[in-house]
Amino acid sequence: MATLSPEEALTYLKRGTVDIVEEEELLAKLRRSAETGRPLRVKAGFDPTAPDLHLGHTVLLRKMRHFQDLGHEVYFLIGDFTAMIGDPSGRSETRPPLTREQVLENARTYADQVFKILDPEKTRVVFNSEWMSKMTAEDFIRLCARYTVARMLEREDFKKRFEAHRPIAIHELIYPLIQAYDSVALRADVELGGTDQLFNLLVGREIQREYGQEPQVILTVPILEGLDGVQKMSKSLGNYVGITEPPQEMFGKLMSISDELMWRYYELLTDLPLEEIEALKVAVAEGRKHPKEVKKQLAMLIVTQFHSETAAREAAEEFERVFARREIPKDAPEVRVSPGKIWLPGLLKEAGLVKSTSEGKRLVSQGAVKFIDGEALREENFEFQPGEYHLRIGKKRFLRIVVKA
RNA sequence: GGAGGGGUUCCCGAGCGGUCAAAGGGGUCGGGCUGUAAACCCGAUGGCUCAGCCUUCGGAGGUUCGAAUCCUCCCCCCUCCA
Repeated sequence: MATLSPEEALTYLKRGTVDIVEEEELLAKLRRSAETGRPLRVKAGFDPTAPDLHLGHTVLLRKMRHFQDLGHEVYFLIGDFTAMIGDPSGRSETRPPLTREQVLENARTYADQVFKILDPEKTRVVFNSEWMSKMTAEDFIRLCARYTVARMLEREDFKKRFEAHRPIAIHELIYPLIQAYDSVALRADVELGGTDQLFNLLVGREIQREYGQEPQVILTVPILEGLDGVQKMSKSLGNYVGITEPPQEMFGKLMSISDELMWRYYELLTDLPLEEIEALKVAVAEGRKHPKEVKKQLAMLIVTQFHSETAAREAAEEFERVFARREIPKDAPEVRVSPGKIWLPGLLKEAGLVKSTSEGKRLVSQGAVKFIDGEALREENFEFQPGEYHLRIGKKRFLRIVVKA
């Protein structure tokens, strides 16, 4: 990336962020870095338990990448020590403690995925147990002495729980302090996080000050909505696109989002300049561009990031072939049968297209099982002549039936 | 330590001893409309060659012709008081 002036860099980094505390401080840090040639130390923390990343995580990762593109250094912090506590902001559920091996295993899985976005050259993976487990009880009490209960109770969820007389365990209360201390240990210039992290990140600033360091600048990024456009993207809700998914899957899922949501994805998941996104928006509003085409472009941009341009193009072509021209997908499952009368529910189950023959029966009766040209098979039994048949169930399930004489 | 409330199908949640494979909602799937959009409308949603049969209501027993519903013991969650 061509070298930007500190002002330009600031604009570049601001895209897609929600809070910046404080913007002037960030500008000052950028200026100083430009003058001294010393990269900024950018920190972001990750939980060691959930190494299955999806596009929601990439909003933050992409922001980290932006810093790297500007020549700065990213500290990818794995909170193996804090995992003992479990971040209380995510509804305090006691977690089973992870073994050393599990943590390392998860870290490896992270690395496999994370470097699809981050530049490995400019990324340092660190574990906070490195310094936390070396801390003495005395050090720890000194740390605790720097903050007050009242300040801690300002955090929204603590406050609510306290007022509702619901329990807050002491160790939960301490969580933000440890996260804050991580910033001290790393001498972080910048810390990134989701908007739900704002409080914890702010504590970092104060604790750094207490330890005689210049406070870190905070950037928060939004929590990405899932494919449904309403709830946050998460694996458990099933409204996600995993970053290791095959191109075809990614493409299909992205094409199913609403037009509304597409703009948000454009902004947060691609590097297409904001002016160009705006231009697209206008073009769609004026009817000069079809929203489907614009969405296709979005899907391709995203698939390219995780696979390749070629893979993206192929995914788009296959999508067009299967859904617009109604042809059978190249990788459709295939079964071979002998000619004669065949009971469809059984066949569908054997082919793995339905979970049970009951489901198969249901689908047949609902007219969901049809030939690729659209003609429905409403009878459970069908007389197959030698040849090849292409079946479709609903929109996404396909079957190639080869009848040999 | 004391008092009380609850565990039901993917999720939430209703459920008089029979008419309960179990209301309703959500989700999901299918059909319609489309751009495989979204929204909306309609339908389906335990399994089994299926007008029938089999397995489900925290677990194990029991009462009964018959239990998700009643009894006993056990396991797990939650609330209040101390």
